[in-house]
Amino acid sequence: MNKELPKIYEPQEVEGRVYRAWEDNGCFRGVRDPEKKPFTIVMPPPNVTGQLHIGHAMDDAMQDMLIRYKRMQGYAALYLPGTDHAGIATQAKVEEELRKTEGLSRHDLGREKFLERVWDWKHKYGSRIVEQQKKLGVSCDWERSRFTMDEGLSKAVREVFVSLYEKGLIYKGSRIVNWCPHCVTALSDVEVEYQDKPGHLWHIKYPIAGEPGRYVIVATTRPETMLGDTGVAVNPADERYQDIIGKKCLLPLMDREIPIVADEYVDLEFGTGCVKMTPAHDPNDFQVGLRHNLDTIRVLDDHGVVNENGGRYQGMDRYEARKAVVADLEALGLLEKVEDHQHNVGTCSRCHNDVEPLISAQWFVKMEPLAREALRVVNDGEIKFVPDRFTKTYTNWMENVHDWCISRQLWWGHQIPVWYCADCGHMTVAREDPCQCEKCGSKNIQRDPDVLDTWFSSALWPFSTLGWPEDTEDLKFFYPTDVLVTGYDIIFFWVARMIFSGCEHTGKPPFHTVLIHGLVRDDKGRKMSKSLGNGIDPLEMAEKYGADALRFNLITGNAPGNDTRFFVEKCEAMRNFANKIWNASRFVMMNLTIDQCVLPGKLEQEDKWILSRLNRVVKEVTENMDAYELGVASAKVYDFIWSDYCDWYIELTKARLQGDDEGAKIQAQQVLVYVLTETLKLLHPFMPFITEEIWQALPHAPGVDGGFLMLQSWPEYSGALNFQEAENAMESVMDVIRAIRARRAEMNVPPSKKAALTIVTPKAEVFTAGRGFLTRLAWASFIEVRRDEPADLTGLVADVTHDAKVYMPLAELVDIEKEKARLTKDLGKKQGELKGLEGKLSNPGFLNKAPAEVVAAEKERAEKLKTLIAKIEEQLKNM
RNA sequence: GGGAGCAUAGCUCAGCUGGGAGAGCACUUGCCUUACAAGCAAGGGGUCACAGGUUCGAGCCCUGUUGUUCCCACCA
Repeated sequence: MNKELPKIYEPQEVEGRVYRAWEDNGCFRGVRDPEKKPFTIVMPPPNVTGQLHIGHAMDDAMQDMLIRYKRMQGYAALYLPGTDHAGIATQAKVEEELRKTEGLSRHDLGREKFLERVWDWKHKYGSRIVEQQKKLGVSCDWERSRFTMDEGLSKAVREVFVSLYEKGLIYKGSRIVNWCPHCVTALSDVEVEYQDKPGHLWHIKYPIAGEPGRYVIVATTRPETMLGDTGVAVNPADERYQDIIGKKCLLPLMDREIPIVADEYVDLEFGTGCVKMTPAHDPNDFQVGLRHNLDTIRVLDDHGVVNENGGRYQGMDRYEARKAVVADLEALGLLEKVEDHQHNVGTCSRCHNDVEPLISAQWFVKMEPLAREALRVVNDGEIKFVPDRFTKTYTNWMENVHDWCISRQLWWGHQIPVWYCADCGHMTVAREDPCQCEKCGSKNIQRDPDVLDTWFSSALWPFSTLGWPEDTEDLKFFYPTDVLVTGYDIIFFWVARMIFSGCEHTGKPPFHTVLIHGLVRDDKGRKMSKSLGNGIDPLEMAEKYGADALRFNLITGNAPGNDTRFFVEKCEAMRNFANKIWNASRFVMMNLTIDQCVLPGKLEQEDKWILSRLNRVVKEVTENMDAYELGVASAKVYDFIWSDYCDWYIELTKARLQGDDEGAKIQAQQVLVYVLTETLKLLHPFMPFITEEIWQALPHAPGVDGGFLMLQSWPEYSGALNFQEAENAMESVMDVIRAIRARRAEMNVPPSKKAALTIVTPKAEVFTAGRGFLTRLAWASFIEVRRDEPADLTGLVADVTHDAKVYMPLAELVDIEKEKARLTKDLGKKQGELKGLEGKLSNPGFLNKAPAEVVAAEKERAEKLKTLIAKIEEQLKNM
């Protein structure tokens, strides 16, 4: 063996090579193996033209950890990747480039030519993000990679649209929608972000018709919309306005008579109690308008500019018009007053311009029937959210969901499969492109120019990617999928819609668990954003510290669903951890003469100790993984490797490895390799590259030749490897070692100065067996183990542990006063502890009600403390 | 207006079903002890926001308070 490895781990040298080997050997392939249970994760598809950011990195890392864990557990694991066409985002990007490079708009090119450009863009950049994901080590089945606009998925989209239409769950209607004048398209409710902004409340006098000098005063935050007012409303119970209900008032600036109606909607307390009604530009006014038959007059066009209905304001944009309207009202003396007013303004989640509610003909999904089942599967526990608190987020939303506006006035996306007949006006909604009107046969038909909301196709992702609507083998085997991993910020956009879509179209919830994570923020807790320039490039981090370190950093030390801050220092710490494993492995390999990984028939105390600890870690890590506690699981592996294996076990084996007994040498090697191998398996989901690289260089178990660590079996807890007694014995020795080290450190004794030890203990055999460890780890020159106190204590300094009293001939170095102070302080602490314990143990309530094993453990602790205190007291007396 | 989260060491955070307060970083001291100075050993540092309650026992459960963050909601 004796494979010489570099002293410092170089991830750059290893990662690409290891990934290629996995890929070339088909390790990522999801195989339909009837002997195995399937485990499926579909990756949330990133924007096809996007770049991998740190949020993706965390999301992908978590999924990869789960899929690698399950794959090792023997599941037929499928991690299915893909990309999303991301309608608005991608179109905007291509439009921007077109404008920059050629000075053209999409309209200059025309729809067909423009779409060619977008496809070019997609082909050019679509693989970029995939290459970036590979750098993270994700074990996706790239051969199954899908795109939301590829043929199969387009077919699924078409099928869903038509079948929902046939069921009456998709309809077209003229309703108030959220409109972005900048993106020039309708938006769904979830694409609107509300922001508290300072604004004004303008109080405007509307003269009452036929009663000169009498006014109603209305208050508004958007005075320009008055151009489209078709009424004024008051509350029917409002005593102030009883006599004007049914009368008309004169709309200033437009010189139009509009009715005064009574409607419950109006709040008596707010403003003047009179509300102007603009049914074409306000959802509430629209509802009131329906009840009172008010006209709807749209005064803003699709770009937010006043249209032909706006009189002399035509051509002004909405903010210009606002100023002009206010100025004119003031000039006419109709502006009663202006107040500062904070209000919630809807903004476009993409471009952050103010959304303009306006009436428009759009397509909608009727949500109420779909929401019912989507709520049931969550309420019945068929789908669980982790952490559980997000269940409420989901159900609250689903219970109050409005119909989903799915049409977008864009070109990039799935075009709506509806054709309008120019002759009879009939809508043909079809799975295959029709060549004539299905009603009158006219060939004079025109396709709806709009496309579907991007999320309409994403909603089908868990089953469309597996071949639905065909009843494919993949679909039969891998669907429903298992875990969906995503951030809390897209529960409404995506998770909710996948759930009702899966239920409706496949009859099954699309997954059983939704694992929610938080946002990755910068080191000051701010959201990462382009404008702040505080984004962390995951690839830069992976390049510098290794993908393993990055992955470990992203999931360790934070709880599911919580936001986490990114510290480069932590990346460094995780890089150091990788290096630690590397060097531990280097040490093992340097000492290796065996060529198989088997446990020896005979085990020493320290072997049993490490095996027993490992066994426990296996159990705990498995439990944590099953509970999706990735951060806790990874921390336990970290602690085991660093503290137990490196700091103690490797040191404990050195006596044998560097001794003369060949049998003992081999025995130590066998346990070292075995524990390292098992540990690498535990670590593999978190740090796939370095673990694979090391495993490849280690001797394997009989029957395991070649192959890959990523395809090995996950370790299992074994009752046979539980050695409690050996653990206790080793802890006794380790306690003494720690005590000696501490005393020596306080006295600044360098390791080069060895000292003879006398250990007084009832557990003589334990310490006799542990002599070698004391020599090496506590710098002893000679060790005497005895059951009784030595006769002559001159020149000796003593310390006590639970199981032993240890003497060192270093008295001349001891600062007696300091030592006294230390012991006194320690004694006080221990006495306080004992006092608390004794109180507990004399409490009948505790003795009667606490579980027996807790009482027994506390009693034992008290006993131990008592003997320790006695020893310390004696110690102090002798000083 | 409704809902949720958070408050634990100087900093950033873990702490799973209530049973001896933890990690990383930072800090102090001493070590190049042939796996690792990206390291080793030792050490300092916490009324677990506050006030009540439940319990034999509370960082953890309940109630309230304060501070803070986020989500949802059509009050002009």
